[in-house]
Amino acid sequence: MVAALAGVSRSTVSRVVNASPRVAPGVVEAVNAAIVELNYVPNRAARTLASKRTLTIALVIPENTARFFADPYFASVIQGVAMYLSATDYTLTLLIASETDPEKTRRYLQGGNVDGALILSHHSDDRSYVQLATSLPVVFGGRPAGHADPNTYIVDVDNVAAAQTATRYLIDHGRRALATIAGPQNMSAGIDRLDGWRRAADAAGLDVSRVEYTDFSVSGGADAMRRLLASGATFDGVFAASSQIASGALDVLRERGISVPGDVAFTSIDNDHYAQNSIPSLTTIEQPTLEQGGKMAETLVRLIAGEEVDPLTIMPTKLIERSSV
Amino acid sequence: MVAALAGVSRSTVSRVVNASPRVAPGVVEAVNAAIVELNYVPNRAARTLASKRTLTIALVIPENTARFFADPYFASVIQGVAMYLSATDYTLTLLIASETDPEKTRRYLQGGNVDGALILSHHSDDRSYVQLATSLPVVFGGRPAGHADPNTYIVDVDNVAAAQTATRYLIDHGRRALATIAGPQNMSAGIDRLDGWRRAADAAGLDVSRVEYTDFSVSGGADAMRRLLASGATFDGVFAASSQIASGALDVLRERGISVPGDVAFTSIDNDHYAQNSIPSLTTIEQPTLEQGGKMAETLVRLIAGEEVDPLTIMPTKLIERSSV
DNA sequence: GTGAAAGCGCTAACAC
DNA sequence: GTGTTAGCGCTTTCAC
Repeated sequence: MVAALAGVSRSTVSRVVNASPRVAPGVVEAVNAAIVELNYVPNRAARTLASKRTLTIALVIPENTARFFADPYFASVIQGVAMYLSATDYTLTLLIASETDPEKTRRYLQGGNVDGALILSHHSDDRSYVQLATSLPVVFGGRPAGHADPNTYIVDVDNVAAAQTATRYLIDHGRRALATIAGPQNMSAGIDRLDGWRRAADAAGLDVSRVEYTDFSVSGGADAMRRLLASGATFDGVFAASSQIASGALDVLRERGISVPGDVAFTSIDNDHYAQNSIPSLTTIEQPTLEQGGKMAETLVRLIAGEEVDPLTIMPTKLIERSSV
Repeated sequence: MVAALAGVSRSTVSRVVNASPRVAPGVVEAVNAAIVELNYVPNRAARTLASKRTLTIALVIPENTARFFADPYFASVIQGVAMYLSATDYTLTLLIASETDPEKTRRYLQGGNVDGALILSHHSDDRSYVQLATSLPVVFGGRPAGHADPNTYIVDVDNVAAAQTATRYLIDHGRRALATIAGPQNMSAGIDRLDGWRRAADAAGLDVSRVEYTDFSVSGGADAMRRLLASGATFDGVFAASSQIASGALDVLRERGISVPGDVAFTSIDNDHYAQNSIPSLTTIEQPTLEQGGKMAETLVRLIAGEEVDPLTIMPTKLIERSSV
């Protein structure tokens, strides 16, 4: 094998492969040359068996698979994860929680099959995964609702601030009768964005009573807008908790002949294709989704490596101005 | 360990775990009892090392990750795959081709890290993966464009027939001036659906010149419809190669005040949320996406097991009648 | 800094 | 049918 060609022992080859610091530079070179020459690829299973490291990271996908995949946010985050990991030895394993009974997922995760897990669900009832963090390195994308346990690592954006910015933008452009279509109140993103809207409106001395709730979907946004109109409320500015919601709401407004931004201005969160392609295109808050995924992966890898890592990483957001205000 | 508790040798335990047929029934029971009692979970890496089976299946995701995830079709197929595999010992590994250079993906697949691969890309230029099939069990979701090599296993629907059915539905409902918005002509789904439209129209003695091409996306469908209208063509029935395309096209028609199905009737393929939520809702062809995923996984697993498998599995489709005709 | 030797936990001939 | 005996290909003390 490689050892013979490089004229060293198997141990030394192993050390080189694992980037051990105490190998003579010349030897490192010789071994690497031999590796290239022989097109040597270390056997994963053998490494895992001997070292107890699986070099595998699980990506846990929540129960509602359909909606999960429908949301461009997740797609992008996953892509970011995959991009980061592709530069490492780690492999991504998909764990679809819904399909395999919860117990099986849990046992798989605890059974030494993975070195760590990435959790992309946001539901407050997912306390189970928070608990998982005590026995396995875990990083959450988005703060699990409830509150942050000490042991919990999170990569998120400041949803309160993002919502405030988006709302203030409406106010700064002369809108005074504000409404919001809020997301689910069992996810931190839903809660925080509503909170941000309230704070911004409150700070400007505006009425904060026009609130409709829905899930993060286009059809949900449409339904919520119908309810809002049916309620008899009048408003000239709407902050939607996501661009999917806004997109559905805009459809309804167009149907009713209400002009945007003429009669009603809109801002939202998420700079996805809904924001870009809705009519009119949306002024919105961009989250660095790819980078969030990358950061999640990086955090987990460093956690696994035993490094000290910040329990909370807040990614920056950015206002994107388009035609809806 | 388990062997001791059950009063047998490690080999016998192994045989039971691997469901060997020649173990005495009583012994099987005793061993299983011990397994439950001890909460024993076999070590994956050790099994892999000793048996050369990785118990891992790769899901290869094509270059265009963003669009891939945006398409509910894929999401559903993946879910089907995951559901089937959850009942087996196999694990799903996500391989995002775009992020890791192609060579790396290929080497990973050939490097003995997986027992087989599922390929969900449809591009004709993906011949690379067709070649992969010579060295690894591979199952394609959707026929790779070009033609079927002998060595190639495919799970697909009959896109030609589906398009014919959808087109005939328009004809049967009195539409005579037919147009189509076709998908990319470098994917079999795009090619076959256009072909089906042509055949159905031809068979009815209708004009087949009104064709616009686009990708399988909402915005693409909108653009194509704009071009179709700009071309001055008049038509009273449109077959769209996907519901996403139809959805975009409908947006444009609504904008222009053209009524559906009054002025123009629509049919499409894919019974996803676009078909359900577009205005009006779409008469469309349903593909059994979950089942396709399951069938792909099943085919691959049986292939790996060395069983004889049909190289081509055609899944049934179903017409769903809604309000667009 | 490097080599020798001892497993990691399982499967797979091979005997019995 | 079941136990015995070797490894699978690496990592990792432990000496040197």
